[in-house]
Amino acid sequence: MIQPQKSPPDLDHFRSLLATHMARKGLRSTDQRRLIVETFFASNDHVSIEQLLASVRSRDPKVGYATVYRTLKLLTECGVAYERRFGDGLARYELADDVTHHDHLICVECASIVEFEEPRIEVLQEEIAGRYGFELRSHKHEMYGVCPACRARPRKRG
Amino acid sequence: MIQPQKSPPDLDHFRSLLATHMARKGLRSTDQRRLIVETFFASNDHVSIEQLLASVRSRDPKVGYATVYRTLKLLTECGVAYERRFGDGLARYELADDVTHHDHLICVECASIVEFEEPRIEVLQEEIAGRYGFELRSHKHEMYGVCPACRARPRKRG
DNA sequence: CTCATTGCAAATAATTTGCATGTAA
DNA sequence: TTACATGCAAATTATTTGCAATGAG
Repeated sequence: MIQPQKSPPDLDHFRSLLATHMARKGLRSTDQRRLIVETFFASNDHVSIEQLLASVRSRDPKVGYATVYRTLKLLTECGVAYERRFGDGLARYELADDVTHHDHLICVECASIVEFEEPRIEVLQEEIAGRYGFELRSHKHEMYGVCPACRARPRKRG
Repeated sequence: MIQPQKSPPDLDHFRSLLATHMARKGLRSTDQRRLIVETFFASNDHVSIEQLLASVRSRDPKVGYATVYRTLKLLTECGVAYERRFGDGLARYELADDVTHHDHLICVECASIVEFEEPRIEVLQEEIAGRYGFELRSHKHEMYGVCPACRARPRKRG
């Protein structure tokens, strides 16, 4: 399956967003924060706290859950990360990469996730927001269905 | 503000969906279930378990939390209700009214919710699903922004 | 009668918070 | 030095589950 070609995200842009936010709020740059942030940048989309903590601990085993939660909340507040919730009860995070914004197609059978981009939908979104007088900030667009692999498979054996 | 005119949902359709599902699974019709289901039908969109339980208890104070959870799960399984999660950490439910399907525009300042319908987006969704070989089942499309009222208001006093 | 359902309370699971200690600035 | 940050454990919140009692079919 062909994925839309994705240009690498401008991480320095996000680093500076974060730095500005931290400066404004008088927050400090610590080893743990830097490690968590860079690990997040190096992760694939849709990382959960648990996955991120595992990666982080492979470099520094002493980092605690709470610090990861607190750091991801920080990233979310300053617009570097988006928090997403698919059906499975836990938060997942991704880079708030508005430029190459994508949405998700999720298989209801095997939970696999495909990303897609559709500029024509983005245009309609702006139109709708305008219709209701909203100034659009972000969106989540998730489509649920059965992926090709699961459709090919005969049926859940029961 | 003008809302799109909405035709009343075909509740009997949903009642029969539920009845069929229950018959197939050998489930039983109890006072509590009937009360919860009808209360759900009479609720506005985006009811939380807590709101629903409050309404239910105004008619039968003995109904427990767990029963409402279990009944809403039942409604979700048989396609009568959709579970939705906005940013506030708790599940909300709405009628799975595919016919007049709508999506949501949510104010990031005051959390007010506007519903919208956009057939052109529905069409694009099918096109995208087809592109990736998915058989579409449902979708969630949420747009976040600042509503007219909050835009008009000068700014958060701080 | 039989087995699903209920209400309660206890169990989970994800996330948040209090606090003593550590540490950027 | 002075707060902010950390790690731990305890607290919170939403939801689920075990179980004895109840009730539908």
